[in-house]
Amino acid sequence: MAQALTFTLHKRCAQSGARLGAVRTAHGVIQTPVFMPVGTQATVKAMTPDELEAVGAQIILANTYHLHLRPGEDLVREAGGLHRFMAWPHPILTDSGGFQVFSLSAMRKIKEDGVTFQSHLDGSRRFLSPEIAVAIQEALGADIAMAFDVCSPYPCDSATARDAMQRTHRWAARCKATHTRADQALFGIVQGAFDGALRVESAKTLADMDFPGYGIGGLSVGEPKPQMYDMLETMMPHMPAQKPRYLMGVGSPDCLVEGVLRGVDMFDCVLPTRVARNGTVFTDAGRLVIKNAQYARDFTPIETGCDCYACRNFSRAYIRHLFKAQEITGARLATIHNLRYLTRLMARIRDAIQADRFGDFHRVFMAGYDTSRNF
RNA sequence: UCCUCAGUAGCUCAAUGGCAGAGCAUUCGGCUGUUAACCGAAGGGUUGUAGGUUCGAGUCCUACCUGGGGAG
Repeated sequence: MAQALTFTLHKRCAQSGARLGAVRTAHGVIQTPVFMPVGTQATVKAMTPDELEAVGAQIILANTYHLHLRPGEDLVREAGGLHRFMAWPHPILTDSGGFQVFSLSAMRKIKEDGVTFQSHLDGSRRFLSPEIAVAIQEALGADIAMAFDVCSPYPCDSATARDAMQRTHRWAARCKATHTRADQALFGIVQGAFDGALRVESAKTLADMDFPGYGIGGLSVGEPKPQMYDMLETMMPHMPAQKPRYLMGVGSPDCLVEGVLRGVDMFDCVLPTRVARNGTVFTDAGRLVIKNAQYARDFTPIETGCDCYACRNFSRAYIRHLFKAQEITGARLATIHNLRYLTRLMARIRDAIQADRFGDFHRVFMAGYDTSRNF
């Protein structure tokens, strides 16, 4: 049988060095750079699979920790696996639960063997280890599984950062040793907090372990953006060129453009769907808080020229009305727009790389995108 | 016409005679491997009107105004 995952690096942009490639998985090919919408609980909130296809999503995420607690991986396996259970026949990536160790830190205890959690649902004690996280992900059956890592906080002292990184490396080896599913790829995750030397060490260590792809973890955890970009620049030369690089948890338009410039191939983030449900939408000019009063009588679409279902049919005034009236369709239309905006942004990025003009694209986009405020 | 109950923020309502508040609504901000259709902040008052008692009145007294209910 062929490898679970192969990455083809089509080319690097002559102007910027940005990468254009393709990831082949058991459920289809993903054109990179790519943005992956997040569907933590086996659903991208407010979206049906046909709507995800319509916005151009190529691959979506689900979460090991959340699906383990509810409904449980045995049920998902009994349903025929995650793809069939959620009726998404395209590629899926499962996050390992490593980030939940970090984000649910108030109710966990980390030891070398694994992590004891208190379930956020019912308070019951749960244990996750590299072996268990891999077993759950094999039961779920996503195309790409992630190693169970230790995400360090920001800010973070050097001893804590080093401990988290080294434990992540040991756990990566355990994940790899226990992973058996032939139609599923297992990615390692680079850590090292905001210490360049640790980042380089982590990239090299994991490269030697020969994973089919690599997550870049521990970034976008509250640090200033320039610090994240600096870390990416520091570690990228030490990441294997022929493997996909996945910057975990990053999804604002400006960060995607900056990430691609620094050699990232894959991104995921809850941001577009979360802010959409809370009344904010993306445009090339920056973020727009659609629920604000200034759009009450604005009968133009969210973004003129956008081909999404929301922009083709509805006005800012109407969508604002839906938010004010707490109608669920408002959240749905905003989500459709934000996901379409990002998939289209990535398609524009791929076109620019193909044409060796991504440097120009980056410069023009960043000049037009207001990162300082909503408007 | 009489009896009775009630008038406090845009709305629904709190507040022993002692700093006039809450929820909702409004406005704004935040959200980055989802504990999130969430969280936070701000603006908003001649307490129906006019008098009186009191050191002090949303609160007690009098009259009037408005509304609900009842009697005739």
